[in-house]
Amino acid sequence: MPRKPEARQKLLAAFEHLVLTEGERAATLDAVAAQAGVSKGGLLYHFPHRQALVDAALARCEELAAEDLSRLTASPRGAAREFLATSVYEDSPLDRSLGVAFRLVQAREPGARETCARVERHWYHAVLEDVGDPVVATAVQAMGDGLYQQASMGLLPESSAEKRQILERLLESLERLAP
Amino acid sequence: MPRKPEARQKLLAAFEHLVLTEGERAATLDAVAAQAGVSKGGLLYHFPHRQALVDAALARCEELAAEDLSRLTASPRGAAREFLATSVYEDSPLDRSLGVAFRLVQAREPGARETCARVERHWYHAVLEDVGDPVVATAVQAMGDGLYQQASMGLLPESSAEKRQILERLLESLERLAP
DNA sequence: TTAACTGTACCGTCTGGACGGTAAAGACTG
DNA sequence: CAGTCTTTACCGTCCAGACGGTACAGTTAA
Repeated sequence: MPRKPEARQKLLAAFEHLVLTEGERAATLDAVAAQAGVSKGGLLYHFPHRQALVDAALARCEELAAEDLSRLTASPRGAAREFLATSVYEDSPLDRSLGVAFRLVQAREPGARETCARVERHWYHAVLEDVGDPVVATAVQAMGDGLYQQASMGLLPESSAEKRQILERLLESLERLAP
Repeated sequence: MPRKPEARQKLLAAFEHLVLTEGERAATLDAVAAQAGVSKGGLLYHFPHRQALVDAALARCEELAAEDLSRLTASPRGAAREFLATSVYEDSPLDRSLGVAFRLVQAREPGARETCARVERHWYHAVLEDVGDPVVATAVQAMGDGLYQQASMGLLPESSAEKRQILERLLESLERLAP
């Protein structure tokens, strides 16, 4: 029996890690291979070219987002509140994957924009179905995106106490908008 | 009298244009020089290395943001409403410069994060002074950032009618939050 | 045996940057 | 005011290194 291709997942994780912490430019083939503890030849065995890494990262993002969507719609406190509450960057697999996707959009990687657009649309519809009001849904989506924007720029405070305060303020806003 | 360095401004504009439309990776020295209609040597006369281009773009961003801040605080309808209303990407010099700064943050350019953090802080304080409530101020800032996030990912609709609708929804939310 | 690698040696292209040259506008000097 | 010097504002070329990608021979574990 062949060994399990565990290197493939390590490579993808290494790619995500490098994109998130060092920027897309730093995620070169050599860097990804080194980060994963895999030879360059091994990398190119699993991902015959760089685009394959990008595609895999985007596919994983859509996969995780789809899982998250069913979690949102099933939440007892409603999709809107659940969406906001989990929009604060917490380094979950989805957070990481989404952060990677956002950066790939900025790097003008083919397909990245479409992936993010689909994910956004699904979330918007889930929130809208929850609150019923397009005004509130638009506000919730903008706030969620704003949190990601701040997180992806490293503008959010480090301490979870301060992050919690920001989150509570946004949830309080939602409470006033959709009591 | 020395000739006016009009090439310098053309080069900075070319750099911004390339970062915004093609991504930071595409804004190479050759590309910037070609876009500005200047030789590579000419570029390196004004900006001795690539970092100088980045620094100049960030300095311009802080400059424009400072101008905008006084505009916000002087607005008759209040800083919060004025902030939201001008957060929809309209390709103003500030919008462009800020978009460039955001992308430079994602590209992990030194100093970019600090520039954006300063600008955000100033805006937050201006909005807070207007509305008086940290809950509302945090919500307004998140919504503004969300708009920029969406714009920088090309997720906002093309037509100004649809953009206006989004903006009106956010302004309506603000009306409900701070009547 | 075979899939899953490692390791090395390349290749063509692109990139940031170094460098030497040049044209013209002032400034200085006689 | 003519001749020379200096500074400014560029141009064009060259280069070392990095990058994506290829090729292929060897190694390891199920």
